[in-house]
Parts: sequence; structure tokens; C-alpha cells
Amino acid sequence: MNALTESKEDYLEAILVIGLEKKWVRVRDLAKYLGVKPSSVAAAVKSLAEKGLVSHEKYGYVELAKDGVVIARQIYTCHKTLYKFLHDLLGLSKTVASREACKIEHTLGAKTMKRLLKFIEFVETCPEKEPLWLSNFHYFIKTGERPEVRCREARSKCKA
Amino acid sequence: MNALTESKEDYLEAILVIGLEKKWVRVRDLAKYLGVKPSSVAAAVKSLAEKGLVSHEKYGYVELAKDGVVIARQIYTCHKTLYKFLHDLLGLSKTVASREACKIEHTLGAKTMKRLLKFIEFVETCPEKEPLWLSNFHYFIKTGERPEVRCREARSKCKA
DNA sequence: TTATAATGTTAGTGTTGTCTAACATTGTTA
DNA sequence: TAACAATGTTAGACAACACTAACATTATAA
Repeated sequence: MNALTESKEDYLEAILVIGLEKKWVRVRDLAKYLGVKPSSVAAAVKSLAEKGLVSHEKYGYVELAKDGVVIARQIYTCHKTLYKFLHDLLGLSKTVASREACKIEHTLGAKTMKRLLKFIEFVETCPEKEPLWLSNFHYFIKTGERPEVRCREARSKCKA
Repeated sequence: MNALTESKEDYLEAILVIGLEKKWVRVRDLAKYLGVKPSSVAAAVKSLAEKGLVSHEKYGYVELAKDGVVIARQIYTCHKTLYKFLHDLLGLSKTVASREACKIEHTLGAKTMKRLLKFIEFVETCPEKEPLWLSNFHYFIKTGERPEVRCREARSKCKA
């Protein structure tokens, strides 16, 4: 019913992501991953368990419940989309792209996420492996200059 | 010294934005603008005043102090950049673009904001009033199809 | 197998930011 | 000017979320 807080979403996503690599997720893993103390994890996990989103036996492993998986996947999908945009298109470093994606993955609405996906799709379905304009943009970032000649040429031919 | 919370930044930005139109900013204006109760505004303003970011006489107007203006402008600039990206480039509606910009304007780091600005600059300094690829993208959003012909033409000419 | 290290839990604290309700001030109008 | 409406303030409650410190359990190694 009532929406999860960003913090709780973070926990769910973390459980999913850690689980992709480690098979078993422990309180300690979550604490490390999220940069909080184990006691904070305990409180969060307890709360999520009460909502039926995770299961957790005392001193045992933390697992996503059915509903928890759904939510975690949603958020993780958003993360990946944002990462793609920030890294592949905007050309930001992996580190920055990943960090920034984390920060806004909870926040953006469905419409925006869909549009961003469209944008990525638009770029990726280009007949060439990378659209010319995107190469030009990356050139622009590096040098601060537009590769004007190529741009104008393409443009003028196109008008005809 | 210690960074402001998002909430506090929201208050500063709100004071700036309201001040652009109304010349005098009152507690009530802030409450309405931010969708909170006047008592919440009172608490926030008091805290900001203690940090020397705003000035506020009892039952009087709220004004940004020197340092407050600097911060407020920074955030507002981010907001405008994000809005531009979301609306002008991604083609999201004014309402959505504005709302989403609000949500992430505090969050994104300097690198990302700069890169986004670069991207906007790249688009705006295009010799044509709008780059072909962007028109194509907007077409793609509307129809779900790429205007392949135009795209390929431009591309093939360009290789030469 | 027992001592110790690693890990997990619980209780209690502090901060932030919202709220309601009661009260204070200011402005407006009859 | 007196009454009322609009606005602002204060006090107190509550929720979320992190922390520390003390205690409990589990795993490891001497």
C-alpha cells in the first residue's frame, strides 16, 4: 500500500545485487554495501520483513520474498537504464555514472524513465554502431570543439 | 561547513524563486510553494537563519542573506539545466520536466551537471536551429519509428 | 573443546523534518 | 476602534533512520 522510503528501496536493491554474486546475503554484506552499521541493517530488515518483502531468520541469511523481488528488480532496472545513459551516452566515468544512478534511481517517475529508455533505444537502434552525432558529442567533450565540417556536410546533404 | 539537507536547499531555492515574482516572501508563500505547514516553514527558516543563510524578523518577511543567495542560485541553475534537458531534449511535458527537475536538482554531482550542460550546449550550438538527430528522436517518440531514410542518407554522405 | 574472533541483535540516543493544536500578532473592515 | 480574518509562532508528538554500547550467537582455530 504505502510506498517504501528510498532507504528501504535501497536495502531491497542491495539484497538483489549482492545476491547476484554471493548467493547468500548476510547482514554484514548489506552493511558494507550500503555503508551503514549492522544495527541499522537489522532495523531495516525487520521492517521489511514485517511488510512481507524479505525473509530473515535470526542470525541467518536475508532473502527477498516474492513481492520484494519485484520491487528490487524495478529499482535495479532503473539503475541500469540510468547508468547506461550517464556512461554510454553522456560519457561519464563508470564510477560517477554508477554513483549518480544510485542517487536518482528511486526518484524519477515512470514517464521519465520510459523516455530515457526510448532515448537509449533510439541511439542503439541506429543503423550504424554509434550515431554520428554521438561521436561528435564525445569529440566535443574531449576537445571543446564541434567537428563542424562533418556536421554541416551531413546536414546540407540531408535537406535535399 | 556541513552541507545542507535537501529540505533546507529546497527552502532556499523557494525563497529565491518566489522572490523573482513577488518581491516580498512570507512564511505563508513558502508553505504554499513547498506544500508544507507554516509551522514547518518556521522551523526551517529559524535553522537557516542560525546558519546565516536567511534573515527573518518575527512576523516579517523572509530574505536570503549573501551566502544564501549563492546557494539558492546554484540549485536554481541546476534546476533550469535539468528542466531544459528533460523538456527541450527528452521532450517531456513542462509539468513532468519541472517536477522531475525538482526531485533531482539537489542530488546530482557537479560533474554530471557539467556534462549535462555540455550536452545542451552541444545541441544548442548546432548550426541548424535543431539538430537533425533530435528532430528524428522526437519523431521516434511520437511514432515509435525511426525516420530511417533521412538518417541513412546523411550518414552515407558524411563518410566520404 | 574451549577460547576468541566474527557476526548479529537489542536498547537507547540524536537528528531531521513533518505534523497538530494552542496561542500571538498583524491587517482589514464594519 | 473593536471584532474578525489572516498570518505567524511555539510547544509537543511522531516517524524514519542513523548511531553507540552492551549483549547474544555462531564460527574458527589453538
